[in-house]
Amino acid sequence: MTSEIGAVSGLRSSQVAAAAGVNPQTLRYYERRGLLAEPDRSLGGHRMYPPEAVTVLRVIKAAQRLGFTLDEVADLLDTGRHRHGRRPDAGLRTRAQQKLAEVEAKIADLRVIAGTLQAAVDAGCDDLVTCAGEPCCPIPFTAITVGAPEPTAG
Amino acid sequence: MTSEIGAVSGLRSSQVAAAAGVNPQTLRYYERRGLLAEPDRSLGGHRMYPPEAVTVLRVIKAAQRLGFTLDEVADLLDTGRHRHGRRPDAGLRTRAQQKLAEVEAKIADLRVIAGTLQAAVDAGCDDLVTCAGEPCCPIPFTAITVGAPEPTAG
DNA sequence: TTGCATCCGGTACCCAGCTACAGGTTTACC
DNA sequence: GGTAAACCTGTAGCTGGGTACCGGATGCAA
Repeated sequence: MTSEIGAVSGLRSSQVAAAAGVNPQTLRYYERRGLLAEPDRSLGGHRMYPPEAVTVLRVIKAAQRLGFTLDEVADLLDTGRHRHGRRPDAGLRTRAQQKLAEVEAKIADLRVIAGTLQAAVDAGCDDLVTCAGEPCCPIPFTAITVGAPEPTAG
Repeated sequence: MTSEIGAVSGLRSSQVAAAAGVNPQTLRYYERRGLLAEPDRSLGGHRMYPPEAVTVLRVIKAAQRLGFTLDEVADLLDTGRHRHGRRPDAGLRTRAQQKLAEVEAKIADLRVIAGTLQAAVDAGCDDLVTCAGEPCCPIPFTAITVGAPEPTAG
């Protein structure tokens, strides 16, 4: 009996995945991670998605592209869903400002790295161990405690 | 009998690790990865490092800081060790130039991201899903196929 | 010679973000 | 009704760079 077509039907997972440009498995993964609401099921247990699911997926991908982790995206989506009683620092605006600061810090760090690489190229360094023994090499070998490079947007 | 102190002894792993600012376990890990030569052993099988091991560790950390992966660092160290019969594109100079291009590409990508975040902040966006429905939002929701962000340096 | 810190090898686990596989249903179309 | 594709759940694997734990052996000083 499929007389309730209009009520039960919707997009199948592969359709949603294709429309959003992701792997079908990713849908289940996002569902587990709390990013994608659990959709209705067909009588046989297959997921039937509303068209909005495609939008949500695109939103997730866009936010990821901006450097937000999946946990952060989940938080942003959550905050958007029940906006009443929200903390003032949970909105996209504030989060985007924080993320912007992170990204700019990352850019600054990479600029230092690019500068060092350029200096090494200019100095004609061609061997790391040799360079480490010569004080003229611009590469900083002195116990740097590898500080900054926590992946920010990547 | 410890009369052969000068011949057998050397730095113990924890000493080398402390001197280079890394975890002692990391030494074994680097040895497995081919970054650190297998040191001599004491009669009981404990690793006894020459002082140069500290230099090598510092070199590894410096190269990592410049964005090279451990595989790339291993390659650079290898090339440095047997310089005869080397390919012309394997030296530090060439690799540094390539890495510099990668880092600059990453910086360019992050600048695009920073620009988008700034635009979103300026536009006063405060909810992702709402924004996705409004054409005035500067966030690119249209199926971006998340291209660039492969971790380059960090 | 006792006692404790350190080291040994091997293995398992961590982070993030997926992706794949196995073995069994369900759906869709002819 | 038959068949093939898509789906289901659960679990395991991948990348990169380590870190942690285990039971047992060693090193070193008192």
